[in-house]
Amino acid sequence: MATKRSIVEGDSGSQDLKRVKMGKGGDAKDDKFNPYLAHHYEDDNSNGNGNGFSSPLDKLERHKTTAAQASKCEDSDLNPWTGQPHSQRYFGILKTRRDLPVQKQRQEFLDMYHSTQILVFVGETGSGKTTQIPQYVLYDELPHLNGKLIACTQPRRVAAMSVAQRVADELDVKLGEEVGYSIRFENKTGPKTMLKYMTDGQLLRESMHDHDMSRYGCIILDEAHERTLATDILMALLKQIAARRKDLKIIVMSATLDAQKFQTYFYNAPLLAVPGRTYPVEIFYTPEPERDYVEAAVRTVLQIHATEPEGDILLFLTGEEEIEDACRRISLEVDDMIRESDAGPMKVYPLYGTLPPAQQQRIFDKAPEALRKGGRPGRKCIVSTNIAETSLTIDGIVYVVDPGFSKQKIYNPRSRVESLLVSPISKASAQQRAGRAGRTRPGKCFRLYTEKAFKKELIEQTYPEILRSNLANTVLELKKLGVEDLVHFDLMDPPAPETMMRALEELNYLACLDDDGELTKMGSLASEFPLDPALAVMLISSPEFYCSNEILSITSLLSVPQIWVRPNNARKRADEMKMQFAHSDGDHLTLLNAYHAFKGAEQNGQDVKQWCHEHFLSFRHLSSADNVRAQLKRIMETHDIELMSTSFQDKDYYTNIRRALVSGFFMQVAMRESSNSKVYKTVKDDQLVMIHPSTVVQSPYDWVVYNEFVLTTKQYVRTVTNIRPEWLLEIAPIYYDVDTFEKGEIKSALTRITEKIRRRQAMKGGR
DNA sequence: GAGCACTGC
Repeated sequence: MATKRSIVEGDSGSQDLKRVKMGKGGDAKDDKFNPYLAHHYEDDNSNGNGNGFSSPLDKLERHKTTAAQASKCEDSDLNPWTGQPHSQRYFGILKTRRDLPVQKQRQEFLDMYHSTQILVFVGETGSGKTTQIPQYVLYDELPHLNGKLIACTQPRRVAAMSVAQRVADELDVKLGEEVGYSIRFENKTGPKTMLKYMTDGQLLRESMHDHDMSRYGCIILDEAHERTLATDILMALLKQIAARRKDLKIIVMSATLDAQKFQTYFYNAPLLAVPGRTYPVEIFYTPEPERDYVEAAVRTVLQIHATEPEGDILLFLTGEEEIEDACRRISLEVDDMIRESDAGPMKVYPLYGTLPPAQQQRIFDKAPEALRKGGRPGRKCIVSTNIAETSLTIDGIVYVVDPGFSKQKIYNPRSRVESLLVSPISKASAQQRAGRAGRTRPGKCFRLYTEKAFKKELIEQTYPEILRSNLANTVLELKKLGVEDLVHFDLMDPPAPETMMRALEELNYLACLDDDGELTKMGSLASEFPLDPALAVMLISSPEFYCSNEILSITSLLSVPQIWVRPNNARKRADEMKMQFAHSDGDHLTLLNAYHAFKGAEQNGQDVKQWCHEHFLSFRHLSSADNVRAQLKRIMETHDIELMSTSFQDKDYYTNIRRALVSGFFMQVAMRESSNSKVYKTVKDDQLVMIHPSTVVQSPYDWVVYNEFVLTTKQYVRTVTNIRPEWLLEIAPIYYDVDTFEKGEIKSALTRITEKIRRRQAMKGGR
């Protein structure tokens, strides 16, 4: 009986059929073989297992499988999912899979999975959880029976892509068929896909149009301990959805540390822990606090090189400049050591996010050989930002040097400023860093702070992103996701009420939320764009200013890292090149000029890479702006937002663009304190700022709109464009209601302009 | 006259 039922159901997959089978509410438990529909089943071959072959899967019953049954399926000559013979390679991989720590607990996992809707799974690095758990689920969910996918989310794109490839290999299927991935700009899934790796942000986007996540039978949130904004929102959403959809299973996977917190949050969900596979790491602390951590770090690296046995070194610092400086100092000192005391050679590599990929790749080069036969062995030393803490794994690291700092995003809701600040890391980070020394053999970690500081001063966990961000975007997303009551939305760490209020206020000014906090048409449209609300509103409003094509380009350019390249040894030439694109009224217009030149070079059939190099522009970032532009353009077309330009000959070509900038960024405006002063004051927030020296604006007006606020040695506004204050009153009259301003220069200036406009209108009327 | 932690849609 079981066999017969499964074979036929295995042929399911057509939309028609699904509708009939699901019945009311789409509950999979209603799924029964219906003999009257048998003719449907036979014809349909679109689903993965619809090949009509006899598969060992046919003996399995959903949510009642055992580890032994699954193993038997995996051991069979034919691939149970495709009916094709297993490759030789498959059996090789299978053997290594069976050695993973998680394999021993497969039955325990299944027992727990069967007993609960939500499960917390704790697996340390090297446990195999990311690749194996989704496959265990696959053999129990049997997605070919109900047509529902298994999703596994990752915080990063590369992880989603590479793990999907690995699992496709493990299952002996082609990537994009039974196993696929979905990330921004790339959806590698197909009609046969049963297991889908994706970024957490991608699942969140999808759920905006499918509030019940009805395509999925099981959702696995991996790396939940990283607490990305998207993961935090997904967790809260899934808690709600779980109550509505009893057929949906949820697995939250995390590294050890915060497991209990997850368990409590999910109504004391059962917890399964699997040990990892790492080597012990010996921890050393400094006896006294270090005054200059860069200096101490360089010294420690050199000491390791002089006294410790073979093995590579990983040093954590906070940013590009610090890293490049440390690399230089270490290299110089090592040269001395080689000359003076016959030390081994050492290659020093910097590593940070904005480094071009080719240079990032160099960290995987082999350590240098000894200088002569029998000489002291060589090693490599990688000086990295936090990127090596989570995103990149380098094998062969035996020594970690951890000064205990990283740059972290901080948000101050009062001044509405997001900034980067060098701050002490958390205990969890320190542990993660130390762990990097024990991936291939026992290692050592040198912490450049005292043991007392570690125990008493470091916080347990880095604050989750949701507590460190401007939430305007998040609040808009939540509204779109159908979350009515934000105050009672059950987030694991609710943000400060003030941050929420600020976000609501900002969205209200942008006309995305009405005065009752309800999503407006503008808000609904804005949430369709993967952009910050101000950018989305600017883009949506741009047809009113007859320049949506140009604003689309500017928006894309503002959504990627800086396109200007400025190498240390060619700053002057780079600046001169930039001036070729300069538009005296603003950096936004300069960006546009550079982009147009880039597209022009492309159209002329020039070698664009070379062209970018000659013009000190980043080919990588311009290309990615192009990608973003294509995506945004598609969304605009879907929603009938007209694409148009003012004629370039028209004297208003640039004025229209500048006015359109105001439609989104009227809250990011600064007024010059007094004529000829270099100091500006931001509107309503009253922050004193200077225009960032990278600007091309030569004769700044009294009023500028700015793209970002940067806090370094001074407070700067970066990427600025000259505007006329009359535009503010005209385009954003509610925000620029003079009565709402505190007494001061800005209020007086706005009052004068209001009166001027009134007089002018009166004269017109009087004529 | 300065700098860019890292992700993600």
